[in-house]
Parts: sequence; C-alpha cells; structure tokens
Amino acid sequence: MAKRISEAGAVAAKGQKRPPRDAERTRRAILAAAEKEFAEKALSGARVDAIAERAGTNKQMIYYYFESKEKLYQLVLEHAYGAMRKAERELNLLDLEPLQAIRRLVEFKCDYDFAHPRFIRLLAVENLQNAAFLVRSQELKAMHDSLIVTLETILRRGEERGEIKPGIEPLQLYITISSLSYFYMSNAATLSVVFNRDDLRRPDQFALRRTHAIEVAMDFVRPR
Amino acid sequence: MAKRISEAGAVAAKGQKRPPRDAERTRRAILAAAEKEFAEKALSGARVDAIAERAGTNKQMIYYYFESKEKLYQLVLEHAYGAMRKAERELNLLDLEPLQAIRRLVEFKCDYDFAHPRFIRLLAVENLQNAAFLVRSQELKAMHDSLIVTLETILRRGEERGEIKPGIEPLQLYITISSLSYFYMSNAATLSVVFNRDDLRRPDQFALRRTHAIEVAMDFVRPR
Amino acid sequence: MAKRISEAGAVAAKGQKRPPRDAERTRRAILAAAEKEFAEKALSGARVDAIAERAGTNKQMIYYYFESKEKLYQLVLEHAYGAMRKAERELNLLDLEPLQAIRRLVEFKCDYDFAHPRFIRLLAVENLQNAAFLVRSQELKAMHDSLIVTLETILRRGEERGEIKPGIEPLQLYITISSLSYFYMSNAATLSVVFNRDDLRRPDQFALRRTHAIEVAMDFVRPR
Amino acid sequence: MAKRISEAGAVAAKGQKRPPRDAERTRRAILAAAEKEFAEKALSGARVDAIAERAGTNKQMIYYYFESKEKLYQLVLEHAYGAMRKAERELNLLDLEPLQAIRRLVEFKCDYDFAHPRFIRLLAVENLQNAAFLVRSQELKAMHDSLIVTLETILRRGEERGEIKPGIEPLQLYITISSLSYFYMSNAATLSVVFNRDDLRRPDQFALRRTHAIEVAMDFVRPR
DNA sequence: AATGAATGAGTTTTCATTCAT
DNA sequence: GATGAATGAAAACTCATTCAT
Repeated sequence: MAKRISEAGAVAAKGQKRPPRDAERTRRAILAAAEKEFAEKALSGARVDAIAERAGTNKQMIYYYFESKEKLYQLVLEHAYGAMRKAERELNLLDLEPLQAIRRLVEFKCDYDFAHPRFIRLLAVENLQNAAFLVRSQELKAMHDSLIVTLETILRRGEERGEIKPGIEPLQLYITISSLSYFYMSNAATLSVVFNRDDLRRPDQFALRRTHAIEVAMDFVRPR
Repeated sequence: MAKRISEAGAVAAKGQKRPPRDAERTRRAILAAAEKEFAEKALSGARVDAIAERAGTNKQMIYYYFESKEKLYQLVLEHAYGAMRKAERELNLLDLEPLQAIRRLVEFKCDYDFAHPRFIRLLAVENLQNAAFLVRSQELKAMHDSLIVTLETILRRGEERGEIKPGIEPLQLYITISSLSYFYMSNAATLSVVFNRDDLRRPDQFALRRTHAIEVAMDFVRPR
Repeated sequence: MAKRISEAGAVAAKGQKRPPRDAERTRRAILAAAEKEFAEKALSGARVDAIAERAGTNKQMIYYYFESKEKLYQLVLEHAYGAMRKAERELNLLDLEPLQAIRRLVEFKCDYDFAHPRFIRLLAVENLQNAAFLVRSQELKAMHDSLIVTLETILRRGEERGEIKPGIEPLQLYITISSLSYFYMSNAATLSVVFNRDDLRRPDQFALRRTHAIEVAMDFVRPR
Repeated sequence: MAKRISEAGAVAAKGQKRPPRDAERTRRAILAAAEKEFAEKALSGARVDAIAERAGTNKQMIYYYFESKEKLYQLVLEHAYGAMRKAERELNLLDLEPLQAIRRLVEFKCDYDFAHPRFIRLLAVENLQNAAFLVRSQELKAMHDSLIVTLETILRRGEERGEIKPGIEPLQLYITISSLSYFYMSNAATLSVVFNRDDLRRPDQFALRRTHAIEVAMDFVRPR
C-alpha cells in the first residue's frame, strides 16, 4: 500500500472518534484483529500489516504490546482455547443426571463449535503446527484432563445405575462427542463442494446436525 | 540451500540413483515432495525452494512442469483427494449386506485416515482456505455424491430388512463416520497436549479408536 | 549493495547530507532516480535495485511509496509529460503576433527537447509500449488538445492578416514542428554512427539544427 | 508454460506440414520472429522463449544458429537497416531533376516508414541503446554517408539552376525529411492519446501526412 | 503511547543459456 | 539439425521487525 504524503494521518481509520492513548483499548483491538487474521490465514499466512490495519492501529503497536507475531499468536491461541475450556467447566456436568450430563456435553460442543468458527479454525491451524504453541503454554496445560475425570465419574455413576453401557472409555467418548460437530464445521467448506451443498453452515442445516449428533452419542452410551 | 557437489549429486535425496533427463521421474519427484511440503506447512508456509530440495531438483523445474506454486498445490490436492475417492469407490459397498457395508465403510475410513496422515493435513489446509482450490477442480467435482447415493441405497435396504434403524440421513451418517477417525487424526497433536497423552498416534492406540468408532457407528444404525 | 554503517550513513551517495526519515525527500529521490533509470533502460530494462541505489535508499522504499515498478513508471511519465505540457502552456502564444507565435513554438520545442533528453527518451519508451501507460493517465488526458485549438486560432489570425498561408492544418503543423527537433535528438545516436558525426549533440551543432528548424517552419507557414 | 508429458511434441505448432531438417528455413523463421519480438518489446523486453515459439521452433535452435540473443538482435538490426539503405540507394536520385529528387526522397521516406512500422520501432530501440549495436556493425558503417554526398550534389545542381535555395545543408535537410514521417509514425501512439485521435495510422490519415510532408520540404528547398 | 519511515532477509518467479539425446 | 530437460543468476516483490520522532 503506497503512502501518500499529503493526506497522511489526517483522517482516522474508521472515522469514529477514538480516544487517544488508551492502552487497554489498543491491546484488545490488536488481539481481536489478530484472532481474525490468524483464524483466516493461519500463522504463516497472517500478515502483521493486516492485523494492524484491522485493529485500526499501526504495526509498531503490535511489537510494543506483544513483542512478536509468534507471541501474539500464542496469546490468541490461549485466549481462544481458554475461553472454550472455561465455558466447558461452567457446564457443571456433575450436577446433572448421567444421561443428562452426556446430552448436555454434546449440545454444548455443538453450540460452541457453531458459535465460534474462529476457534475451530485456530484449532486446525494449531494442529497443522503439531500443537507447537499449545505445548509451550503453561496456562493451558494446567487445565489438563479435569474433564476426563469428570466424564469418568459420570460414566461410572451411570453404569452403577444401569443407565449407561459399561466399559466406555471417557477419552474415546470425549473425542467422539467433540468430533461430531467439529468435523462438520471444520470441513464444511470441502463437504459443501464435494456434496454440492452450499447450505451446510446455515443455522437450520446445523440444527439437523445437532439433532443427529445427540442421537449418535445417546445411542452409544445407553445400554442395549 | 547447501550445495552438494561430489557424491551427493550421484545419490538422490532418498538414496536412489536418479537418471538425468527423465521428465516423468522429475515430475513425480516434485509432486511427491510438494505433497509433503504442503501437508506440513500449508500453502502459505510451503517454500518452493524446499519442495525443489526435497525433490532433488531445482526450483526452476517446478515452474517448468507446473507453472506456479498454486497450480502445483492444486494438482497435489487433486491427487490426494482423488486417490481417497478412488479407494472409497473400490470398496464396492453395494455388494455387501447392509450392516456389513456400514461397518466396512467405518473400517475403511479409519484405516485410510491412519495410513494417510498427509491426506488429513491437506484436507485441513484446504478447509482453512475455504476449499478455494477444490472448487476450481472440475475433475473432483465430477466425482460428486455417488457415495451418498450408495449409502442411501444401503440404508433403505437395511430398513426394509429391519436391520437398520429407519430415518437415517445418508449425508449425516457419512459425515459422522468420517468424523470419527478424522478428528482423532487431525487433532491428535492438541489432544496429546491437552490430555497429556503422547501415544495417541501409536498403532495400538489407534486400534482402540478404530474399535470404538465401529461401535459408535453400529450402535447408531442398528434398530433398538 | 554495500553496507555503510558509521559515517557513511550520514553522507548520502552524492555527498549531500541526507536527513533520515524525511519522507518527501526520499520520495523525490526515488522519482528522480527512476526517471533516469527508465529513460536510460526503458521499462523492461530498468532495475528496481538500480533505482534504489541511485536514490540512495533501498528498494523496499520504492514499494512503500509507489507500490510497484509500473506505478512508479506511470508517475515518472506523468511528471515528465506534465512538465512539458505546463511549459508549453506558459508560452502564452496567443499574446504574440501569429508569425512570432509560430517561431516561438519552434524555438521552445527545440530548446525543450535539447534541455530534456530524458523526456525524449521517456516518450520513445512510452511509444514503444503503444502508450499503454499514457492511456491510463486521467491527469494527462485532461490536458488534451488545448494546444491545437490555440494553434488553430493563431493560424486563422495569420491567414486573415495575410501573414500566414491559408489552409494549414494545425495538427499537422504541430507534429511537424515537434518532429524537427525531436527526431534530431531521439535519433542522434544512430545518426552519429551512420553519418560518422559524433558531435551532433554538442550545443553548437544543435544551434545549427535550431536555426534550420525555424527556417523550415517559417518557410512553410509564410505565404509565397 | 508448463509442459505436459503426454502430449509432448505430438502435434506441430501450427498444424502445417513443416519439412524437417531445413536449416535455411529454420534460420529465416527465427530471424523473422526475432524481428517482430525485438520491434515489439525492445532488446531487454524480448524473450528468447517467445522468439522460439513465434518461429515454431525451440530455444536451442536460436543458440545453434545465432549464438546469443544479442547476436541475433545485431543481425535483425543489420537486416532491417540494410534493407532500408538498399531501397534508398535504388532510388537513383541523381538521375532525377533536383526538385524531383527532393520530392522523390520525401515520398520514399513517407512510404517506407508507413510500410515498415517494425523498422521504425527497431530504430527507436537502437537509439534508446545509444546505437550500441549499430556501432559494432562493420557492414552498416560501410554504407556510410553516400546519401549525404548525393544530396549535396543534388542541392548544388539545383542551386546552380536557381531551382533550389542556396546554402541548404544536406545533412540538416536529410534529417528534416526523415523526421517528417518518422516522428509521425514513431509517436503515433502517444499522439493518438494526447490529441484523442485514434485514426492517425489509418492509410487515409497518413496520406494527409504525406502530402503535408512534401509541401513542407518543397517550401523549404525552393527559392523564394 | 503512538506513528510513519526504514531495513534485511527472504520468496516467488523469470530468463538466458547449456546439457543430453 | 532438432528437441526437451536442466540450471544459475537475477528480477520483482514481500514481510517481520526496528528506528526516530
């Protein structure tokens, strides 16, 4: 983008009044912009310039607040992943009946994945990088496997009451529940092309997926 | 890029002797190298230089044979996707009993995903690009939805015989079957970190996943 | 490009002190350097690196300020052509007697062509490109044919007074007047070789051309 | 241009039968193609690939017959320039009456320039290169200034008879006569844009130029 | 805290030329 | 004579990062 000397800086980016020197505001604007950019373009495809422009600020601010593109990515990833984990914990699944808890988890996964397409993309990006940045995150590693323990508890309770098929591995179940909506969302683009369906991401179509996912999960956990 | 002069010129990257001036061989070497590079680094992260080095040739050959990095990516994608579709078609599911057919499809998906990690990654890459290249591929669009028609036939047959639960949507079922192994493979990196399990990609662990996937699918399709 | 670290950063390529971080100065230095490079080597032969070096900056600044080599060329062309047109307008030919006006125009064309060899070359370059960039220039197209109207007025005035031969086409006259010095300057190199005259571009030799050109033009416009 | 292995060389370029192994034919095809390419794109912009394709042969033949791109350019230039000089000599101006000879020369220049736009362009190209290749051409330098001597003779004859204004410099006259059609042709592209006339190169328009050029030259040489 | 200017190291692509058959 | 394959050098352009104000 060529700079034109004369008009430089005369008018603010969006024409909205922006209070000058608001550190926190700038920081957040950069983080939000970075989330979009990284989700859309992956780490290697994201451009610092583009992030600055999206944030309505300039490149230097990114280095001022975040040190480097990679550090910024790391933070974005932690934010996105942490938010999902936080929401997951707030489900308080242990307060529900076993079957209700399973159903609730499936619903949550579906709703979250549908509502957070950028999270889905960031996760895909990070997996393509072999979780190189997730590994380094002390914060996220601390959240570890509490969910698996929770699921284990729920499954055992259900088994004892005869409401849940015995022998289910909590990790496998979690992965299956996650996959049911994640794959649909993460691969919607190619699925749309291959099956000539351009409506998969429409709410009404996703509702069908959600119903289906619940049925698959419940059919699996219920004893026959 | 290190220059190898003496012995290295004689011995190709993989230790096989490479006859000079063999167009077809060079072409294939580039395609194979590109598949690796694109699968590892995505389109934006892949380096033409790196592809050339991996192929034991120089980058100009890439332009000679493939015109551009993007055209090369397109071809790689078509090859990888086409190969999967071909294998899928060769299952001849219509020759099997309905339940056997469903089980066979799940097994195939698991085995294929496990055996072709680069295909999984290329698909993830392409989805991050919103299938921008798949859309342009006339070849792949032609393969369209024959599988969905096949699944529909199988499901109806099974319904009629009372072996399969009525009302199952073939597209939803296909997506579910696909997701069961795909998600496990595509997200193995982050799952490993989050659940502190560095063994998910080991064959024995994947075997557990495979068994689980079959059970989930069969529990879903069987009438209760 | 040699790295100058200590004192060399202070002193620019031409021995003039160059204040750092002076956008306007850098921009102008690039434009001036580009004019030279394009005039000498044409668009395809000009090197972005060479322009940067001539401007005492680095090539990235060229992209920063001008976006691309072609855009830079476009600007250089517009500058050079615009300057000539401006000078032409400032002749105020309508304020002169008809014959004086014609003579004045011939003198101007000679003087301008002789003083601006780079303009001559840029015009040749642009013509080799079939005026591809001039066509796109809104700015230059706006200057259009005011000169032809002016000439028409002068010719008609002269005709009425019996000072100018009737029936002269203003466009043909303008082209002829332009050609008399332009061709001499644009083709001086080959003429020098073919006629074994290495002095054609010397001021004294050009003065002969100028006198000759005036005579040709005046002989043509005067009634017999 | 990417090569597709399968179809390589199966069909000839234009589908016309081309006798294999005809050295002279290939040579000429390359020269003709090169003339077009160099005239269109100048030396730096011309592509060896493009010349080969235009000639319906391959790059290597160019090196086989002409050694290098520059040598090929040199030959093209010599051919084009030599042809013009040859035609000029064949005018046999000394056999005509002085005024007839001048008029004949103007007509010839106009007709030749109009009929040989590539020659005009090659000359412009060579002048942009400061006649670097013309200088090296022994062949062309040998043709030297015979024309100037001829003109001198004609002028003196005319002077003696009182048909031609005394004191005319033959070199200046030759340059003027050359410029009258050359400039019109060489700068037709920019003139068209600037004066909003897209018809300048049409035969009927050029005929007007020709008439005008003759009038300018004759008005100049005739005594008043 | 904010901004525009500057830079070094890449990255894709091009191109004249040569090699092998 | 003819052709396709191969290569080294350079070209335009990009991009993360830092400097100066």
